[in-house]
Amino acid sequence: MLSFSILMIFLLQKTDNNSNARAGLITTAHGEIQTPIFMPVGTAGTVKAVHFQELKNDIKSQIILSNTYHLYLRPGTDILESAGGLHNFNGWDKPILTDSGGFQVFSLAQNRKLNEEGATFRSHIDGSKHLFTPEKVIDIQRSIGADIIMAFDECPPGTADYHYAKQSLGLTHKWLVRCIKHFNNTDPKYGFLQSLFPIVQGCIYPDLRRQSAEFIAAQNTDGNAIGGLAVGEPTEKMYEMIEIVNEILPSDKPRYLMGVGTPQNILEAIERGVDMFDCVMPTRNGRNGMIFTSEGIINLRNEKWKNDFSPLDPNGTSFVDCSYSKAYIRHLFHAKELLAMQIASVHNLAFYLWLVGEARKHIIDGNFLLWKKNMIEKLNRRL
RNA sequence: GUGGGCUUAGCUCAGUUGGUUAGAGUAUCAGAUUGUGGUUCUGAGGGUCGUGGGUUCGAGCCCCACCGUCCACC
Repeated sequence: MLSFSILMIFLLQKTDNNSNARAGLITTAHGEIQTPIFMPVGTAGTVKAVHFQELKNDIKSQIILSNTYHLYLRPGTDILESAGGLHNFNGWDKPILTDSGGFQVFSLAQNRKLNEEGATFRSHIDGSKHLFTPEKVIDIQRSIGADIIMAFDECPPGTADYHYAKQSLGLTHKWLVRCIKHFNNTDPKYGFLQSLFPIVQGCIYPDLRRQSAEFIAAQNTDGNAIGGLAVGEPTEKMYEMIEIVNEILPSDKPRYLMGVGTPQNILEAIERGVDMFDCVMPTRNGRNGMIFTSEGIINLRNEKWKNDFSPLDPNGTSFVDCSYSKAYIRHLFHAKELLAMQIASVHNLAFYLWLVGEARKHIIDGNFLLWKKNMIEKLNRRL
């Protein structure tokens, strides 16, 4: 029998009196996470264009996300197991969360087919055929060895009609039962406990969301996730669904809103009681020249910065913010220099982590709403 | 010097037997991007078709001369 180090707990430190915002603490085998938190996306075991040293010391990332689908296809679970898990493989010694691949099967893979057993699909890399079942996805995530692993779900598009959404939700719930059973019947591979988060679905239909949240809450897992949002539905619908779901999900466990979002989305979701976030936006948009700042959005490719030698972001917390001028980084983007993507990614991630850190402070101080209102106004600006 | 080819958007090039307002890629200028293919998508601006003549109802296209350029030969 293996002995495990630390069981994950969620300690609620403070709730804002005027909203549902909370500040909490998640404990994992690889360290603590102060919430609300943003988790940089490191799909293939790396946060694109960013060194772990920058991620830790400058960005102050407390946890990163990685991906079952991508790591399974490449390098494969045999190599990850030989390495002793993803932490040993890539050298990141803080918490890791892996997404189950449910979303990627729908967003990336070709020729996907769903049935009750699971999802067959073709790799976007080499066209090879694969089958993901709930059991298989748990096995892969045991081999990867993330601290938090996700249930296998179907993520329907935001335009899905009620009939499809209902059927899909039934499948996701059946898959969840199998995920939990297999999770309970298997052991971690590297000597520390993993936690499994189930995922609420139900598209934009309140009764389906309620039904799903109740089903998920009853599983009594270490934490819970909200999926299937920011996939094409109106933003107001997303907020409405978050409110409905969070009334039902247990308040003493972390709530993770998957794949969201813009800085504004994150603040609105924090107000509604969400604790954890991940999104490709700071890194992907950064690689394309868009940076988020406390004064508004900047598109660094724009001609207006050609002769602007002021610092990237004088209010920014990252070392890149005062080390480089807008004009220089604009030049780097137009020259397609790799450093441009590195700088923009570091800046954006540092900004996102700063944002959730400030949110936490203001929740604890009891003035979150006032701060949020002020912040949103600035975030909506385009410089 | 002789012979031949080429000349169309900033760049690389399409352009049918001569027929509405000459296109593409790329670059430029903007916009999008929400559980990541460093991806992709959308829109905009940009051309006296080397110059000057000619033929024709009509020329980027046919004819002549010249400019520039490339190749071969002397």
